[in-house]
Amino acid sequence: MSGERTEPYFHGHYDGLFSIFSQKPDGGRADGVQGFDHQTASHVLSPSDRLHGSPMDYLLLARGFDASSSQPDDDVVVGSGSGKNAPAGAGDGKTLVTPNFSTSSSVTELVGEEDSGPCKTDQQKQEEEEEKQAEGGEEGREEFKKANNPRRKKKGEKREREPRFAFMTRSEVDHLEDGYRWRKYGQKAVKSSPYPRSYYRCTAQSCDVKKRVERSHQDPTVVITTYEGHHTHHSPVNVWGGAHLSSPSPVIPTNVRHDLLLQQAFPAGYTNPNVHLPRPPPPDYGLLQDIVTSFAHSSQR
DNA sequence: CGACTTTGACCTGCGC
DNA sequence: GCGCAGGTCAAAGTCG
Repeated sequence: MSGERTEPYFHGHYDGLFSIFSQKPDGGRADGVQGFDHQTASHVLSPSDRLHGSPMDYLLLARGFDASSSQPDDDVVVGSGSGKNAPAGAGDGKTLVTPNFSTSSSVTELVGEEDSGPCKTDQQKQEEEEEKQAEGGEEGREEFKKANNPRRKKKGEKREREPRFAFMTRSEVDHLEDGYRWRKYGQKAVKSSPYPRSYYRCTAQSCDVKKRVERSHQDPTVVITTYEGHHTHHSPVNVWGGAHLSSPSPVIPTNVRHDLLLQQAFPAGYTNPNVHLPRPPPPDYGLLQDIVTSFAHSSQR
């Protein structure tokens, strides 16, 4: 990306994700999120970030990209200026403020740019391994297992990275209800953070979406959620009760009233040709709050 | 009994 | 090469 843009923008369909998070007690240094994806993530937290009145200061999201989109991995940078190269901690006016919400759209797409699927040579290698395995015994099977494990690449191969979205929520619960069912498959202590990081996978068959959940150790009320991959199915649970289920979902639940949240994420009068909002509804904080609370409610099982 | 969580071990990538 | 940290596996445990 050109990297020069300093205002929030979208590229393509608004295949981004918004995070709306509130003030950090210490005044909000963006680099306070330890353990968050150091490789690529960036956050913007403004000292003025503040959210009042809501039981759970949620930030959320938006529509991701259509799973069938021909350009699923368009660069998306929201709010944090120059994306993964943006200096963390830049409370430099990119923060978006609304009357009721202070939103800092630090949604970050964390993309391994060069990964776009296995190359043919890899496939050939895999086939070879398969043949080997067919001939070999137990050992061969073990080898085969390793070689074919999509999560464990052979040496020298770059690990493939799905597009990733990270966002922060202010929540008491770690695992936010987002309409999908997740199975926890791991938990790790994070260096420099007293809070562990949890790893979840979508339980749907043939859906390999993962998410990581961790708390900011600087502000324990902030939960950092990182999604990786695209859902290949509809959300089994309609958290928001809306009629928004449409296409196979991106990472972010499609049933979220992203349009409203999007609205929240931009200051009044903000326009950007790259942003395609369905139809800008008038700010309706009451409605938003309804959404937020219902979301919060459903998160606390 | 199936679905899910917990947790120690293992693997991989990366910096020194 | 080594050590560290992140990420994943898989067996065992828990729960409804």
